[in-house]
Amino acid sequence: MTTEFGDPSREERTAGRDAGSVWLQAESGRSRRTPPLTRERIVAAAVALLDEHGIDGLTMRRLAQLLDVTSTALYWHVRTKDDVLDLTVDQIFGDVPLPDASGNWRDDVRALIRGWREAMLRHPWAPGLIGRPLLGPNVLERTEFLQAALARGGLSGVQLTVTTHLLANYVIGAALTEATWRRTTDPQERAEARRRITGNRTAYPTLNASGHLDNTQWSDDDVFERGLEAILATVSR
Amino acid sequence: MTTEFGDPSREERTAGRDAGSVWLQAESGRSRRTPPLTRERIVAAAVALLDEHGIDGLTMRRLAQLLDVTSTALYWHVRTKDDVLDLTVDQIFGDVPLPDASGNWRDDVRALIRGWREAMLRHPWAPGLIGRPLLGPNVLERTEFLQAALARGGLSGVQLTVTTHLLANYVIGAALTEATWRRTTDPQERAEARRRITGNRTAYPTLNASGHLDNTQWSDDDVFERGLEAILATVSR
DNA sequence: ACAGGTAACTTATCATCGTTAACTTCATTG
DNA sequence: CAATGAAGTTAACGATGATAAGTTACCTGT
Repeated sequence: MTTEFGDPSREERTAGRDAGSVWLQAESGRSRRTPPLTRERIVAAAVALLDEHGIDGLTMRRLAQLLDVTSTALYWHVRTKDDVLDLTVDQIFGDVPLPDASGNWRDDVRALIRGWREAMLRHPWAPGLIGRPLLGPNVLERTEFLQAALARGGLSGVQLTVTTHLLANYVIGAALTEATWRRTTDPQERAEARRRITGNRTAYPTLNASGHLDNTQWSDDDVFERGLEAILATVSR
Repeated sequence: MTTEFGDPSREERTAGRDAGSVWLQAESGRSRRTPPLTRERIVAAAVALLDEHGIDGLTMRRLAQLLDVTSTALYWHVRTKDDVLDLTVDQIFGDVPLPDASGNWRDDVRALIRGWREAMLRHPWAPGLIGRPLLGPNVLERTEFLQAALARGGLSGVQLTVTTHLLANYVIGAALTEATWRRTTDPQERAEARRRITGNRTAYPTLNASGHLDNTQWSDDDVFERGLEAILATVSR
């Protein structure tokens, strides 16, 4: 029986003798023969695994197997499994197209936020991983773009900060909620979920009247879009 | 070596022969002697464990140990570890005070949303668990309250749905973001995180100018509050 | 009062997981 | 052509979630 709770062996690891998050580890300068294994290939394979089998489907052994390699070989390119997860999240956000920032700033914001949401919904495991620091280059680049667009719209000071957070947190929350629901594929479970509300009309009168969890009335896309417009409408009125 | 990916033994389990989520399992009518173990006690202990050691600190064995019981005994009261997690999340939301719905509807919304956020920040592991269906009675009760307050404010139809989602997703996103940052206690790691932005002033000019990740300018509370007001301002203008 | 049933726990045990340590291989460089 | 070190492998550890089978002790019906 372990006498202590704390994990005492959490200090330094291989592959990047620097402490901290993944992002500052230099990609150990391999250049000799054709290298079958790369950090990029690992991340790509991880995304594929996550897409197909969800968050529980990603294990280091399966990842290695997919890459025709031993699981321990991965640890040469990556410090830990959490690092792999961090990398996959940033990878996903790399797919979010950056508008060219030439036209209407509102259109740019709209496009970015939409792309942001769509990227997460294309990979429904991604929103669940946001409970870890978002500091990858792709994420930062898009956050910069968002705030720059808002600044072009005339925002500054607190207003700029507030609106940035408002928009970012809204997408995150929306994607998280929708992805959760989308991952519930079992029809019996979905039906039961709805019944938790509809079976209790006296306790949840408003939810029943408004058709909560019932997306036959308005699509998720539509609801999200209107929320986005509502936020944009608060700017420089 | 396992020939297949899929986990074939995922069907039915003990403690509630009904499939689906935790919420419909009847709490097996124990009533004999003084029962040391209850679903409530398990959940309470789980919350304590999570509060003290974070998400990784909760294992079935530690939970059992804290309750002076074998880990397998827990499975009599609970189908799976995921069920424990679902229960803890709903437990947390039980702490969110429900206003008495007598006064100004805006004040009610404000109070609820604030309480919602504060509950999550009191238990920073909670936002990370929202990637699972939120259908516990406490959550539903509060969602009903929120939407009812908005309905009192004159909203109906799409607008009602949109605003409900807007508010809910905003709190969730905000709490998730803040909790993530709050859980990063290591000062070196925090400094490094900021340096990822400040060390690249040419790539992130706007983020640097606005002081992103720099909460010395305006408190998180302040920023959140202003965002909330912005949303409320969109209602019935 | 006592026999049996069954709710509530324990003991034993699995397969799997993330991760470390020590070894091997082999292309490149001096 | 020897040596260096990057890139991978084999072996193994401890911890984890979970199942199956055994045990205990209260309650009920007679």
